[in-house]
Amino acid sequence: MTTPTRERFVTETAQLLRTQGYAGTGVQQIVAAAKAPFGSLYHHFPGGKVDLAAEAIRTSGAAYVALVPAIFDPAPDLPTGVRAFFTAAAAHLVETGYADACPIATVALEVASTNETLRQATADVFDGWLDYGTAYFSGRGLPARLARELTLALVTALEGAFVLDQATRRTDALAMAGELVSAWLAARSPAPSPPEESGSGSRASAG
Amino acid sequence: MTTPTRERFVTETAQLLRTQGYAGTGVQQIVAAAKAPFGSLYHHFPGGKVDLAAEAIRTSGAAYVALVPAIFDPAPDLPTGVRAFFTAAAAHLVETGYADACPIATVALEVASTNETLRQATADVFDGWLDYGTAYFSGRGLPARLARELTLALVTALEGAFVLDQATRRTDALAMAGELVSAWLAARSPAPSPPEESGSGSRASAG
DNA sequence: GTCTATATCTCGATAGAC
DNA sequence: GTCTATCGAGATATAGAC
Repeated sequence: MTTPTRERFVTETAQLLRTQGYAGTGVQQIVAAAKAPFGSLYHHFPGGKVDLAAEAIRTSGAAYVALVPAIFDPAPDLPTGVRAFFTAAAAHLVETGYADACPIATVALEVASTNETLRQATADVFDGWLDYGTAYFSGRGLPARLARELTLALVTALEGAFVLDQATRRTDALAMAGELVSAWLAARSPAPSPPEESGSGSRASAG
Repeated sequence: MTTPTRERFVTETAQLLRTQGYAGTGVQQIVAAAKAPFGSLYHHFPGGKVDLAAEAIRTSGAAYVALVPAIFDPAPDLPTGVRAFFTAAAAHLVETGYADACPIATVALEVASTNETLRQATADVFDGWLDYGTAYFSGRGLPARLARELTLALVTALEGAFVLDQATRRTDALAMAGELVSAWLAARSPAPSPPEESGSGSRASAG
């Protein structure tokens, strides 16, 4: 089953933007990576590079939220999930040679003051993450406001740690990020006292 | 008193890199901003764009640490300083139309996997910040290890918040960053109990 | 050291045959 | 819809007069 040309454009562009940024990625490089003829790009994306990049940003950003249930579903409680979140991020970063971090952060900083169309695309992705996380943690029993704040805390700490750890090629900042969110969460929702009744532990509960 | 040509190159390049990134900044644009003749760039920087960018990164990065004493010196205690740190960052971000955030983060993400020379320059800057902060907070009475961790916490939270807030053009993430570091600090060094003796409050002390 | 002119290459985008 | 050839503009870098 061959992947449609248009879809290959989006996927390959997302991958290139992640590590090279927008200005650093050429359309010829995109065409080569997608194994498509040059003119085909402008057939599928009449707006050219900007249109393609905007769709790549939204697509890869939307896919990234799958990490949240992948990490938090199996966690026995929320604090454990938070720890696992940053531990998994660190492991993935090391495994990929510090290349595969946030799919849109590089472009987000680059276009924030230079391209309003793409800036809006990255803002939409971040807002989508906040909405998703709010719904997800609400479904796990957190009050909506706390659910949203927790999501913001996770993303803020993760993005900051990625900046430092990608530059220094260590994982110190991701470890610190875990500490930060854990401490904040503990302050917001007191640590679970040893269960005095109701034996069945709630899975990834409010902690 | 006219600024030397070489110095203008570095300053103007730093400013352009901050918002446009490395690939997005052209040497012709640099030359125009520095009001210098084109060939002059290659006289002062035989290595061309990369050499100039590396020096701009190190210079602007080194200057940025001045913010730490500017914020923490006047603060009556450490938790207040932490709050002021992120409040000031938010105010500055809004004042500059969300353009003037971290001087090197945009380039750092962009070059992390694409240019080893510049990646090293950004890593050196971040490590310089950690060293400076460690010395500064140690001088304020914190144990060296805690001083270094606090600096890492500040930088991690700040960088992450910048990514989100520059994209969304809000200041939610910087507010959350303040919460994160404050909660972490409170957990590490217990909140100061009301002074029972020794009336003179210690300035930006560990408490 | 300063400055101009230019070489060489790659960029994003388009035209138009098939 | 697919694919090739090419456009004009801009990129980085260099040569060499002054």
